Amino acid sequence: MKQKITLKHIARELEVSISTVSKALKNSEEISADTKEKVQAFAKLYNYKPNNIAVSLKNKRTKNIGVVIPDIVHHFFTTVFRGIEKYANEQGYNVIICVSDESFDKEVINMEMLNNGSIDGFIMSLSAETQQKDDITHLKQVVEQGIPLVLFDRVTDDLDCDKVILNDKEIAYQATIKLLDEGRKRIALATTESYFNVSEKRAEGYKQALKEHNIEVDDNLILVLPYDDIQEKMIHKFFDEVEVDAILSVNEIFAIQCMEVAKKRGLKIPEDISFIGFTDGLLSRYSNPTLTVVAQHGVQMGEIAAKMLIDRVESEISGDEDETYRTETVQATIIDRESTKN
Amino acid sequence: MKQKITLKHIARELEVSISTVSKALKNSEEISADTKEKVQAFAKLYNYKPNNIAVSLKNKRTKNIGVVIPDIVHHFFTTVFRGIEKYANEQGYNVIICVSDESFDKEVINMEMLNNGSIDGFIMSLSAETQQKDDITHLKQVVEQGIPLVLFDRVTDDLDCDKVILNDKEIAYQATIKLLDEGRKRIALATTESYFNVSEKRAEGYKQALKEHNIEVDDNLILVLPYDDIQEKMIHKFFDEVEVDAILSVNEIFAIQCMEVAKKRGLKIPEDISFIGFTDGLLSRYSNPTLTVVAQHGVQMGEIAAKMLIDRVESEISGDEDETYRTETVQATIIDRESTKN
DNA sequence: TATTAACACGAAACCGTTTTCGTGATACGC
DNA sequence: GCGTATCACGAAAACGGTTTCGTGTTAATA
Repeated sequence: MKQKITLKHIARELEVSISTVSKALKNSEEISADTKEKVQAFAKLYNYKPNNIAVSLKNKRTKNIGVVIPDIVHHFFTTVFRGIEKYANEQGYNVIICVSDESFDKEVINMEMLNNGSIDGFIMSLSAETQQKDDITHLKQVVEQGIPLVLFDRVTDDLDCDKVILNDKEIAYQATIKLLDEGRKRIALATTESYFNVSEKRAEGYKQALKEHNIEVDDNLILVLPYDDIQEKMIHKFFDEVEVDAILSVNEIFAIQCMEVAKKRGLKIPEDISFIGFTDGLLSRYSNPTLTVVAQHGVQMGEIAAKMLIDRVESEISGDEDETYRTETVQATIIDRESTKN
Repeated sequence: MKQKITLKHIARELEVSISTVSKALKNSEEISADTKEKVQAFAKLYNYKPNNIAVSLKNKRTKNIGVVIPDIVHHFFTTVFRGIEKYANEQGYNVIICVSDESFDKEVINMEMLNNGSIDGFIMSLSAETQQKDDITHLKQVVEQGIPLVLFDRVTDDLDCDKVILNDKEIAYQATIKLLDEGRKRIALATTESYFNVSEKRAEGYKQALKEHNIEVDDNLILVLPYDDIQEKMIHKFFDEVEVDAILSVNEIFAIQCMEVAKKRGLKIPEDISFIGFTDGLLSRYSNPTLTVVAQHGVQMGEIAAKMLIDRVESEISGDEDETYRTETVQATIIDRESTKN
């Protein structure tokens, strides 16, 4: 078992001081070419790598960023994470990840766990429970301590910090317009139970589009579904009760479920009824018919979030801090597939 | 901006030494009840939390575990990761994750990045390229340094370390038997291009089942698909060339794709043809018909891997090291859905 | 030849903990 | 009243680096 080699070892072996070794490895001007060469050769030979922990302690920065997300087995978060990880790694940062599981308590615990020197900053998306309780003291605390924080997707207006969001309202508006342009008159909205701010914004866009086309918003056309297995029954009931010729869904699963029920009821897609869902995941690509979706560009979102965070971290170090927080908006796009006309 | 408080601050404020504060907070017997109370009260008031980095440096353990996986936007890895994260967090460990993107170089770089004191051990699944090149010097190096390492799913026989695998061969055998029991005679295998060891084992189980039923293995019935978009054409060609009444697929996507092509060709599922896929992801649950699958129990796999690793890490500390490495096998199960009879 | 600047390096402080060991004060036994 | 055990605490080293500042040696300058 080969032990990791330290500066001290090199110093002893080469009969110089630790400082000399340190400087030599950094190619400092202070050290003569001779010794530099000797030290560097020796270091390479024994594969010396500085101990990250020691460097972190000294420099007061870890080159780790903490990511706290509600769920990892979810396509959207997964892609965002991918973007974060990609950019962070390029910049020499590691990503420590914690999953809040949509729970407020876990979110708090995870943040405390990370916020004891382990990380230089946070990227997070609020858990469902946090949004419901509307309690963000743990976030405020972090910001107050001067720890950079970037919120994405599930953000809150009550906190001043950097944010990355999707143009939810506009893209929902556009999606609805697209359905209207197809000639649809009875457009339903399939959405989630507890109103997330994103769902709400999507609903706003949907309603605005209808209003601009002088169509009254019919609450009976808004289908609120739980995350259970009773969805199919509820959807059947929905189809029983109202007449529908298009459905805009705030996620992929609801759209797929609705399509299946529609097919079972003998409706032709997209002749009789059109579907658009949010999230460009596997389901929409492999469903039959394939589903037209709003692509949220998670990777891009993650990259932007990571860039914002790292910029903030590094500017704190260099001292040229910019006190104004920014909110960047990722432009979603609609991917046309078989579940809509044209 | 409130700065984080340290032992030194408390010591100065209370006019005692740093050692006293440290001991008092640890409820040491050495310290009088009086001072302990004072120190603890002060610490609580100012919300003192020890600096993880300093503790790590001193204790030579970080309570971080490094996870290197080929892909995060993949259901199976995602669930395994979930299991790792769950168990690790329960034990007070953080998870640092790096994605190798199926690339050998990235795998090596990521491991080097983490292996400079940042973590107490590794959990990983080999990248495709690493398996092809069959170069595992970076792993050997880690093991040699005494860093605990647990491999899962995509493992190698060339390395002595803890491992968690699936009973790939047996479950593929059972799945094939299941198809045979349905009366299927021409069972195809849909598999990946570059032979992973898992794909290979699944193929073995498939072949063994056929042989035991005195059915000759027909190489024309083995459909090797790329990860591109030309799959559909290839599958059509496959159906053109050979007669098939069942398909066992090493993943979910291939199975779904084959089902779609079969449907387009007017085949009834499961009357005319049956399907079984590996991976119990979203696709199989929401496809039409729903897909019978081999559930790999990723979460369980992750939990086991995390437990093995943490046990190893902690035993290294306590000194009662167990030099024999173990390989644990997770028992996959078949989930019956609509794509098979009965 | 004396002064000084440049050079090459080392000593030591520091980051925030943990932990060993030493020590002054008190209390106890004889 | 003296020796000793106990108590309660502090000094200091250690973890593995970075960085400031000081210093001895040599070479250049007047």
